[in-house]
Amino acid sequence: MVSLAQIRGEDPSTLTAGCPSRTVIDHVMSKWGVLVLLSLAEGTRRWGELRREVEGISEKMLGSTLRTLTADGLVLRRSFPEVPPRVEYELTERGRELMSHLGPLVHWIVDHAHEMVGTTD
Amino acid sequence: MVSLAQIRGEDPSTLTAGCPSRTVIDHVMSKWGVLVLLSLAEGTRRWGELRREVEGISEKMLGSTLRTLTADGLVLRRSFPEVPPRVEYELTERGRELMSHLGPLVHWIVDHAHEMVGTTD
DNA sequence: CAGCATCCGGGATGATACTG
DNA sequence: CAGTATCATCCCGGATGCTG
Repeated sequence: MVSLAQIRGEDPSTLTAGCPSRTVIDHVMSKWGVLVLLSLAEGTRRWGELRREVEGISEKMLGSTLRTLTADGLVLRRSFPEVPPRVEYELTERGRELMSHLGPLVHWIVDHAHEMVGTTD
Repeated sequence: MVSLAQIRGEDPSTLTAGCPSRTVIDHVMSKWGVLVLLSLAEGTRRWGELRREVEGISEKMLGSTLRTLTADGLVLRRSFPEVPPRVEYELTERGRELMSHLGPLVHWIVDHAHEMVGTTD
């Protein structure tokens, strides 16, 4: 079991207010971040594909999410000088490493979601 | 690598809009949910201890978060009929199972957060 | 096709005060 | 100590329209 104290280790300021890790956690575990990363874990995706696969996301949030994850070095954006324009997104090496942890977590949640009745609030 | 298609498996509606798993994901991976769960992974905690350990959380959000996680069956609330009142929170068996996945993820993020420059947005 | 700019409403969140 | 109630605020995120 990995606990807060273990994660903090020698640096007690880890995960306190203003700590950078909190920011990254917010990016990665955000409402749309998880789903976009999950979709990209499957392979390279174009803008339109993501838009369709991540059901319910708006263009604004897709753009915002992709920019954040790209800036974090988890996603690579590759644009081709063609007409019509084509842009592809894929996970970076670091992104794939992240997904090796995030994937199983989401998988577990999906498997057990139906037993969790607390959908209020 | 666990991808969206793999998670969806035989049920294509998994993780689409309105799917219960999205709700649970939002609870578990919420800004404060992660930190509260992480603190409880260390052991039983009282209200005041959580308030101090999860730095920056307001009483309102602590209460709301604990109620949600309790309703999801991840946290157990135990109150003692004493004066002054004492209430203890701890992970349920399901909660500990969840943390076996969530813990390593957060651990990895903390270890790599300093390399992720994109703190904008 | 791939995206950005702008507006704006509502739920999420914080601050404060109060109760058992 | 362990909360709840109320109010003010903020910013997330949806809708729309436009550009390269």
